[in-house]
Amino acid sequence: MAQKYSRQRELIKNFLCTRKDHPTADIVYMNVRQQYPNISLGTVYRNLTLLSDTGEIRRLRLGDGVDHFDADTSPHNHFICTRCGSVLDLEMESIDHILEKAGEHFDGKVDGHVTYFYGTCGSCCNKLQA
Amino acid sequence: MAQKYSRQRELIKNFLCTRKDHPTADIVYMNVRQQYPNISLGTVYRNLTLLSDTGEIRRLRLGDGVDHFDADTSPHNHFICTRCGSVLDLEMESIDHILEKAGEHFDGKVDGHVTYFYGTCGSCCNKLQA
DNA sequence: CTTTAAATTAGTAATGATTACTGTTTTTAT
DNA sequence: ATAAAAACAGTAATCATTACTAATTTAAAG
Repeated sequence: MAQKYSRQRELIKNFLCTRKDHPTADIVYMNVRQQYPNISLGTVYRNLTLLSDTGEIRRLRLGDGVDHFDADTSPHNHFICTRCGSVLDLEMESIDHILEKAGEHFDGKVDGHVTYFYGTCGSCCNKLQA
Repeated sequence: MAQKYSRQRELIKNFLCTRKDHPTADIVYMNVRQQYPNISLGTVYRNLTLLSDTGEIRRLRLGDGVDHFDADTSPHNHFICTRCGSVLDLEMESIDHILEKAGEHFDGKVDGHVTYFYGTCGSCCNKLQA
């Protein structure tokens, strides 16, 4: 058999499921360490990669130089606040029709796309008005 | 006056204008060094950042862990081949209407989006058939 | 044409996220 | 219970990028 049980992996996955803010490996490390104090950072990285590879979680590369992770693997888009850096889920209709547009004048096969939106989040908008 | 002339910056910009393949800082460094042998890598990075900041070039963060640079600052989208890693321009109609979709159910201000497409490029498609 | 302050440079050191390595421990099939 | 495969903790290595520093270059002003 390929994959064996590990308490560390279970805790990592569980922690990620409790969070909707797409934490980084370091955030995961700091939090899981409170339940399992001598887990190592390498173990966190290895398991996040492993869980991504099996499709149990999603790895988000948002261009900020740090990988974020999301336990919600359903198709959805993300928003990054340029003021506070927070990453939010976007409830919106599918934009997968852009795949066809991309393929129209292209000499190759378009399999998918990565899209993220940026701007000012609701919380930061409120702070600006106050 | 803020910015002064520099031969190094001119060469970096000129090199980038000759290329349509969105090179990385390292590629720029290796090439410009042939015209200006003792330019330093730090100078290349600093000037690429400077040119990006002034809007003369575009910095592309494609999630492959390395920044790519593009002298074509007109609005257009990119395609990354998952086989050979090459980055190509996509001739396609604007997809900026997705901004409105993103904003519809969102409690904040959506300013823009980053989108890139991936799949198999024409060249790799041909190699697969042969 | 000099002076001079600001900008830029080359070269190198530091940073920070991530991956690789190694000897030990845990899991699980037999 | 045994043993092979998987996973681990801890640490070292990697790699892109940024920061630092003393020296050089640019360009405005005298």
